[in-house]
Amino acid sequence: MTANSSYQRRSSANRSPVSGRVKLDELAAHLGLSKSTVSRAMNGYPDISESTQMRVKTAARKLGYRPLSHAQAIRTGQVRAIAMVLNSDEPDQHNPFLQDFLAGACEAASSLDWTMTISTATSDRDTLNVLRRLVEERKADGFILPRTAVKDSRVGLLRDLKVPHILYGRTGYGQPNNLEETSWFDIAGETAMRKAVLRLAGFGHKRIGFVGSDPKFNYSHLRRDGYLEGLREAGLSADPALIRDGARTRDDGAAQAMALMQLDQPPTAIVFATDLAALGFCSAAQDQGFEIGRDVAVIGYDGIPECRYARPALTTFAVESRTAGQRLATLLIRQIRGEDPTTLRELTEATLVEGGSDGPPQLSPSELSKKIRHHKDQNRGGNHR
Amino acid sequence: MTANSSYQRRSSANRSPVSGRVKLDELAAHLGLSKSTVSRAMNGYPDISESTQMRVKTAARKLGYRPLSHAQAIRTGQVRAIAMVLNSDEPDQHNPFLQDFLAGACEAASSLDWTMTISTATSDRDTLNVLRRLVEERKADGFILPRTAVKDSRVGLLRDLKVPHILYGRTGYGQPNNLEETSWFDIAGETAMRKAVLRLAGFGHKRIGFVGSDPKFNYSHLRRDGYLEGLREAGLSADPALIRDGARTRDDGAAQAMALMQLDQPPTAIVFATDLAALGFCSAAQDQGFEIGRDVAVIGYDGIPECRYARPALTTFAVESRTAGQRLATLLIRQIRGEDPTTLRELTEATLVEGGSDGPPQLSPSELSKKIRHHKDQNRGGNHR
DNA sequence: TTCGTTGCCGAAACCGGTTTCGGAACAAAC
DNA sequence: GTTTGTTCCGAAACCGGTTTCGGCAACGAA
Repeated sequence: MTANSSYQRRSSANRSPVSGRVKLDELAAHLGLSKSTVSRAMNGYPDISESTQMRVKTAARKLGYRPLSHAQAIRTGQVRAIAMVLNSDEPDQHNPFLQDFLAGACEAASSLDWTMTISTATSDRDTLNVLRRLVEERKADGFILPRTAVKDSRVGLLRDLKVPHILYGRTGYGQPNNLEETSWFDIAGETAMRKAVLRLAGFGHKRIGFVGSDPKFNYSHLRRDGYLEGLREAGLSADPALIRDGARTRDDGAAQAMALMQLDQPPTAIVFATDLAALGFCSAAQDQGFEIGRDVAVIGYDGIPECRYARPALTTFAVESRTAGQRLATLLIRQIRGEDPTTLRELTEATLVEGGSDGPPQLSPSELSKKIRHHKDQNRGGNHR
Repeated sequence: MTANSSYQRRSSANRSPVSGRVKLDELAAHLGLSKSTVSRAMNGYPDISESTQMRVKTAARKLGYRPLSHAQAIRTGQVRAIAMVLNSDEPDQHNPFLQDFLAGACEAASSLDWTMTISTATSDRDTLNVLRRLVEERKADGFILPRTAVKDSRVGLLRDLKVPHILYGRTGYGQPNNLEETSWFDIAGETAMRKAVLRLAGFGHKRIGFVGSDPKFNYSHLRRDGYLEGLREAGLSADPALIRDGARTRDDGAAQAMALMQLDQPPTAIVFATDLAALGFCSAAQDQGFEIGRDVAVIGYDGIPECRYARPALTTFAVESRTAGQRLATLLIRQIRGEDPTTLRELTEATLVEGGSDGPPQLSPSELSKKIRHHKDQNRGGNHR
């Protein structure tokens, strides 16, 4: 009464079985060869003569024969699909990238006749469950792991399950042995941060602040290191008071950077680990009467579309998400096909996009501090609450 | 020499075949039943006794048995997957929605044990090819078609192929017979536009402009109709000079709306079919010295995140993309399972999000026009070219 | 007692591919 | 003229499920 409901549904789903698809049988019959010979020819087995292989492949192309990947999968165990699990409870971080990223990944997958499947999870814990389920049900032969954490439990899980995977971003900051077996693709945020500092130092800035991102993510540490390295190369000393961390949203960015501006010796320039934080600061600072690019120089990182539409436009280092998706899918498929994971690593660089948010300092830190104090006295009547 | 490269690769891909997965055979052996009985019990066939069904299902749950969908697919022809083809050459339109939308769709699919696969195409024409290929290779049992056009060739293709599909948005504006057979989910943008006009009329606005979107898309016409209906209900006459079309980007929006502002009798409020166009206008207008919300009231549609961060925040009608994805996936799966497509239709509404971009008019159209002319004379020295 | 029914289940075919195994044909070596 | 070894292909098993078909028991009616 209740249990056979699925049967009832199924019975009514009678859809056209009259597909014009060419099957392996038919291709074989057309060629006067056996099914097995044609199959091995299509897959390039060396015990089929060169000439026969050619004949089969051209006939297949002409008749439009394409094997059903799920029919192959039942024997080979491979479904020719890669998957990615998105964490849907994240704040709007990699949001704008997603479309481009997927476009790149799909493009690469399709061109090799693979499929891209996606899933979502509601938490880090749930992500592991979803991954386990996808592996269990053989829904994918490998996984792209976005947004790598310093200590990333997804890596351990998939390593134990012996399932191919590739990281978008490095992991294991501090314990490099962790990274030994995995393959990854990343963009050298640390280099960008270094260049940002050198650019600002070149403008004449002496006190340059840094607002980092969530230390849970690996890139956060790398970008801070890049900032420090930039200071060193510029011959500037690193002042711990100028370094703030954990800005994962716009509001965080505004709060952290505004705190820097309250210092006795405020920075005349601030480098942000993410555009979102930088934009948050720009809005808040403008509300307080700061002129971005003159009173304080700002450089971001990511290259989200809003940078171009902010005023002044945000100087940032743009990441090519499409390329990232394309490379990650390509490397992952190569790994699934048997290449050594440790050789499948790539590091590229972000490209500077100049906006109006940075430039030479107009005021010294002391003058800036005085201006800030002046503003503060003016703006607050007596709203202490 | 060249042809057997794929074989070489394959030979090195020897991965763990020692999966702990429980197979149908094993479940049957464990129960002392035959493979076929267990299979039919799992699928709720009525020729298996109620008690046996229960016994099989609880044992399956306990042993963690889950059928391989691709093994089922080879016989049933259904892969338990739905797909969506994104057009990657679109401007940054539905960008911010994608993450939420996918989260909703994946959530619905996963909960029914289905998979969501995505592909991208580089043009409308390419989209058709990709769809054809996915159908041909049975990569999905049905499709979600986003961003419906007035005349949408995807619908015709899938109808002819007899492949289930559901539209995100209606289609066939003007020839309603087109819609007869398809199922869809949509958000009533026309209602939102109508409410926007009534809201502005309630503030006291008499001249309300409209900047529409690309007429290629169906929603564009519906939203314009909603605007007109709103005017009618408010007892205002529609002035064709106040209606502009085809704004698909920020810059378009700015250009179209600024053109309205140059009229002898400019509008004191403008309704935009998309947030992007509205935001473009806000920036441009502010550059020209307009005060958004006072000199001119602005209302958008979509509810993209940037609305909240613009200043003033944009009053807009927000679309719940997550729900949209969730409903679309659910309805599509129900259709694949045999329900009548024409009964699978849903229309929901966008919700008003109040910002500071609208309010009562401060100036009459004539006064506004004078102010504009004044600004123009001031700003332009003699840059005619 | 015999003859349909009916309820429930097992044997075997089947889906569309892949892979194993063995054998025919032919050339080279003895 | 055998023997040995290659080269190339076909027959059949196989992957993990689904579905068809028929058989056996139990039961009611003739």
